[in-house]
Amino acid sequence: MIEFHLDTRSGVAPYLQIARQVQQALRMGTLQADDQLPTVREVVGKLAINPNTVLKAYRELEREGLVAGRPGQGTFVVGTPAGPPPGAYTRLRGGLVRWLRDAHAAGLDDESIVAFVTTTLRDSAEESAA
Amino acid sequence: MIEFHLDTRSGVAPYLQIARQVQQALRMGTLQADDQLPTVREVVGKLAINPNTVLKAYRELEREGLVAGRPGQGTFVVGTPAGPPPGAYTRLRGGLVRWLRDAHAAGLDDESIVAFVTTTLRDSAEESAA
DNA sequence: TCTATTGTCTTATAGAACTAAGACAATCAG
DNA sequence: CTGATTGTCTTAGTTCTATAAGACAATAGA
Repeated sequence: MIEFHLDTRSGVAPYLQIARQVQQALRMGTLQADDQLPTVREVVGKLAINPNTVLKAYRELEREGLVAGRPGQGTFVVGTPAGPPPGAYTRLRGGLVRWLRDAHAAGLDDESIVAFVTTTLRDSAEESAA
Repeated sequence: MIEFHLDTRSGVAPYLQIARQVQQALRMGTLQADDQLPTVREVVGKLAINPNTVLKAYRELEREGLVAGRPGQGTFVVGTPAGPPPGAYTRLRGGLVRWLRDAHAAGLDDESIVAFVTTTLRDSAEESAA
């Protein structure tokens, strides 16, 4: 069962964070067809947010055709988004973990790391465009 | 002169994106004391947003003691946030670029990459906590 | 001094997001 | 059938964010 995490400092709407964590779990293969998502009330209990916020996330995912709610049962995974090969992540993870350890050792906190990745991503995109 | 980029799909408020890009440039050493930020009107011209949005970002940075506005001149860097060694980033960049190339080759798009880094960051934090 | 540039401020409007509190219908276990 | 669980829906209100349009004071340069 997937567990959700909210980063209140990120500035991203909670319902978006939940939806994206599901999308990413689908891409990574952590979630597969027929897997069940936590019930709305379970999420509410763990994250201390409003049921409507969870509902909005699940409806968004339903709108994308990724999950389907079954009244009386819960919300289940329907399909997986078109994406990269399922096993790709396990191989990449090792290299990333090693680099993250390096970055931490250099004194970067998590926020700096994500920002650094984002800007480097943009920079290299501009490079290859030039 | 720093250039700002907005990601409308990120769900993060534009004023927060601008403020964070300045903070990160300060951490990386891209911006230093007495450097000038783009004028409010320059940013408005490039990003097609409201002056008040830029103003809000600059006020936030001013509140943090990072920059100061000088009427008639512009907004300038005052101090740098307590952070990691300035040269740390240049060394880390190489390894990151290599890993990003790998990730792209595996079929991951930018959004997946950032999500992957975020979750790996959280996972490894939980690991070391356990 | 005069003018253009710049930061700063005000007021009003609109939209998105989250919360609050409650209700209903479908499903499953007993 | 009955009760508990679950997804779904409604209405209302608050806060945050962004926009719009305009005005003022300080500064630098001609």
